[in-house]
Amino acid sequence: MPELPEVEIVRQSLNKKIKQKKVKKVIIRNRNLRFKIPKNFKSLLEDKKIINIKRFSKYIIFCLSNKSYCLLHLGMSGTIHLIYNNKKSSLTNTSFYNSPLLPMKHNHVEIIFNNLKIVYNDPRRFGFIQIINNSNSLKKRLQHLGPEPFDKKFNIDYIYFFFRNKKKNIKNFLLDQNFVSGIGNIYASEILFLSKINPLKNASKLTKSECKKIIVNCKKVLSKAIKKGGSSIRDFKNTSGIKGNFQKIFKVYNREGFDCREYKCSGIIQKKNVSNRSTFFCNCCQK
DNA sequence: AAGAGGCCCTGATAGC
DNA sequence: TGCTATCAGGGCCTCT
Repeated sequence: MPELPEVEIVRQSLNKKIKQKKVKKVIIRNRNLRFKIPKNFKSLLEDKKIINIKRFSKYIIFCLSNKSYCLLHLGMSGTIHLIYNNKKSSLTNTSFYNSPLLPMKHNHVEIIFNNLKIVYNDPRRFGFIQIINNSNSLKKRLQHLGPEPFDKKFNIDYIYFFFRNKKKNIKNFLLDQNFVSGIGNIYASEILFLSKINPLKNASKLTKSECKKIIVNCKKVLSKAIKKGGSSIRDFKNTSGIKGNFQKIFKVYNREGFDCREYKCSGIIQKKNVSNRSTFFCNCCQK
């Protein structure tokens, strides 16, 4: 599901709702996420205050009052649900399941505060949640990730150096989190469309002006997607259960067989498997 | 060392 | 209706 924009939407609403709140109780219904949730997870999180909620790439980072961190990744199908306690009953009993917005299945982890709780739901269980002891460990944990597209480190010199002597196509590079972090399969196609670059083009063969277009359009696509509340293809929703709107203005993703939306282009959007991920592009204006 | 491929898992959809 | 096959927005691991 979620790429950088979707994760950012989640972060923003969490920041509004649970910042400075103290974790009252943690309930784990299923430990078997991508990484098994350890036995001591509960005690490491309970009674800690959430000082801040940050994000790097597709990771949400809860900064805790004891200088530790709770790292959350939504994988392909993870969602966070904010559930308010309207009744006088405790949030820890089963009445909250009456909330029409909360799925019945796959609610693996609940983090409970005074008058609301967050529920982590993830059918495919590719996501994870883990406690990181200190800032050094957090740095290590995320050190394999390249700069975000918004980072000034993500510039023409960096790209040139990175592509030098490499054989991968540009689409694969945009998905390579070590090169640039936060872009996923949807936005990679959209970025290449705006840049008028064929996804299969060898990255080391890109011209300087093409590289510049990529830098500009990475920022453009991601920030526009954030403004639109993210993209909802199948199951992305924000913490209130509301869908995003960026999917309505996709230029290529999920548009196989449709006309190219570029002004005066007569091309048809193609779908092609590139490294086992579907890739969409215009056969006419993306050379 | 870089890059390709498999795998983790459930659910929606298409085709028979 | 009910089976099977295929495909999904991610990332880690292994093999060459």
